[in-house]
Amino acid sequence: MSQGARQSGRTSRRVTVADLARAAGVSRSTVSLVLRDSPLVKRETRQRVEEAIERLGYVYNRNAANLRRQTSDMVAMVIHDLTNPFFAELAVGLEEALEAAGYVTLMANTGEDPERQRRVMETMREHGAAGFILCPALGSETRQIAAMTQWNAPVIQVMRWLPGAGLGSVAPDYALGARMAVERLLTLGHRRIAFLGGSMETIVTTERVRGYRAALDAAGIAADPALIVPAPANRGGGVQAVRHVLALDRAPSAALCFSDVVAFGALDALVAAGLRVGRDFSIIGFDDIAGARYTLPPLTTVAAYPKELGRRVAAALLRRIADPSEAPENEILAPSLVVRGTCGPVPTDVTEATER
Amino acid sequence: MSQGARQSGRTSRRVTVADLARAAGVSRSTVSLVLRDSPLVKRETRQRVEEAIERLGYVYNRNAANLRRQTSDMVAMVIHDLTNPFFAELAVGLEEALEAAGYVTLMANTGEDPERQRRVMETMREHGAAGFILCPALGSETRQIAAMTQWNAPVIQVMRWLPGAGLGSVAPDYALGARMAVERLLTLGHRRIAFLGGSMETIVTTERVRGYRAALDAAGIAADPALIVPAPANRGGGVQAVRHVLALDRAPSAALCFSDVVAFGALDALVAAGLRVGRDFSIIGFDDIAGARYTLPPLTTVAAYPKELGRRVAAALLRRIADPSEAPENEILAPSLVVRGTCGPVPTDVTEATER
DNA sequence: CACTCTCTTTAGATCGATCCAAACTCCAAT
DNA sequence: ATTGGAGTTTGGATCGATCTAAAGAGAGTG
Repeated sequence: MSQGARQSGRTSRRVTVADLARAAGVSRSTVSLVLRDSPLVKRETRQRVEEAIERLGYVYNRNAANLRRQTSDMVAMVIHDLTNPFFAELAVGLEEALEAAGYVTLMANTGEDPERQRRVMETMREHGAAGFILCPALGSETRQIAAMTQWNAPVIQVMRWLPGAGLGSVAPDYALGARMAVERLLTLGHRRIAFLGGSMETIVTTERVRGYRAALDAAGIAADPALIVPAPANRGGGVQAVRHVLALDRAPSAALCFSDVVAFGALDALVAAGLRVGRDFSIIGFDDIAGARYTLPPLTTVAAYPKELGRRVAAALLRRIADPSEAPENEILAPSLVVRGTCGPVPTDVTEATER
Repeated sequence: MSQGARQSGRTSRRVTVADLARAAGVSRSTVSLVLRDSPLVKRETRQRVEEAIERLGYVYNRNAANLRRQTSDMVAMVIHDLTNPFFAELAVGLEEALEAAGYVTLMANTGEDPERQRRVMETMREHGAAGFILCPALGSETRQIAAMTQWNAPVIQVMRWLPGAGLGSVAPDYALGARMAVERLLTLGHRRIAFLGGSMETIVTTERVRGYRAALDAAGIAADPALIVPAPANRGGGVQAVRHVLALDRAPSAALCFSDVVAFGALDALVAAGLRVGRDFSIIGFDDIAGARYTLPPLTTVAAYPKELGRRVAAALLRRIADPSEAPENEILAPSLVVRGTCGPVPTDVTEATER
């Protein structure tokens, strides 16, 4: 019966609804109604409570509220590389939209490590995330990702997706973008067009190559496998890929690069080889990141609008959270070609014999 | 038509410790002990419980646990611009270190909006964040930020800080970095050296200018106010600032730029003006972001090691969380000068009359 | 046999909010 | 005086875990 050492008040115990109730001379229920802006409470009662909130320095406890209400206002965002400027912009658009909708974002960068990805997603699940946005790490196992359909929260993949995981996704139309780019080069008279960079292991690359092939097919040109040059998706990869194709017997006169960053490297290598970009050799990038307009000459590229993409994923996820019965969708965004200065007509002295 | 996300099982009520207890034939307390790996439980009891966890597909509820234990395993990270590659790397280092320590990261991008910053920090506080890492938006009010010392969670500022907020901070030694850069230029014989870009409203700029001045002072050179040229901290700002100084009566022969991004713009403008960077004009950047090694010529710059910085902030915050009585510290990291190709000796035809 | 001691398990209160059903206060209508 | 109803307020149970103090089970001891 005799209580032990009772914490004497100095230890700054948290102020709770009970304290507010006492201070305002009402019940805990009434305080709770005030906190949630219920129209039920009389104006003067509300004022008394609000005055108490102010005076005692009350801080609302969202976790306690979420526990009781069986809801959650947290969304998980798991991305494989935030230092990639494209994903950084995507993340910003995403977070902005989520914040506007009243959600707070749990963030993790996996650095392409599937094990770390598994671990952080599990943790976020234990935190009760209402939904997940995932840009899967390379090497993610479909089986393990597909298991997430059994989680009681929606998961949407962005940019990359695992075919057959049944999770839903939002991504730019990579194939269309690549096709538009190649068609542009064809219009300028190019016939030997390379595809530089990326890894055939990722869906992003295979889709872009698919569009590249489709454009050539439509023009009645047989794609030359020697002109499809996988390379790391970074600046060094671009350098490497350009050196490779310039050394070929029948070098191309133009190239679509896997990404803007690869294109940057490609420009470096072309300049180093003494070629004038846009005259001797044409280049198109992919993404339209912020730096693309500053190259010399400014980079022609396929814009994928990362920020808008982020907003779209957020919207799609919020829809699924609001109505869990809604089936997962694969949303595809139309890209557009941004023409700047890295493309020009085929140089006459390098013109290839065309097919007809 | 799609059969929709069929609720796995029936009304899929959450599986709780009570369910596990029932299934394993033990009490809730015992289950709880198992969940926390207590050495008190007998091996076979633990196995029965673990089997039940597996069988029922139990998911631990961290919020409920944190509520009862009066603890938190979430850390808030509030950054003004994640699309800045420097901050993206910082964020990645930060999140990595926090994850390794068992924390999950709440992330928000404020886009330099103090009101949004106030709002998200308040929300994260309501979520019970154990600590805050803040890179304050321009225009943050010192009074409002200083109020956070009263929050019961530590707040550490990173990169930028509000003097007098009493919160503690981690940042590179901007003044030292600037001083090292200017000393390098002095060694090469430059006497008229400009400082390009940045805003005098931010501590980051004023600190860098302070270092710039200190180096000139030490060399017995009076800083010429006309050579300190504030400009937006982006590529356009660099272009603008270079145009400005080239038009001066007595143009400088070298410049320290506020950041690498500003330096990129400066290079653009110098090339456009027909000057050979590293011969006719020397440039030093600040940050050493990934793109710095790829300019033509590669950019000499002051490295600030964002990822390491992120790890340091995380460590400092974790210390303060572990021991809240520890006083806020201002941690300063030594930068280093990365010499690449944008600096050379003063061109003889532009040499200024020196002071003695 | 009563006891102590270690090992293991447990009932019930608790964290901070919300939900529910019931109750209270006025005042107008019967 | 009674009833009805709108407008307000409230006590107690509840969300899912953990903590506390205490109890049960065995083994060993004098």
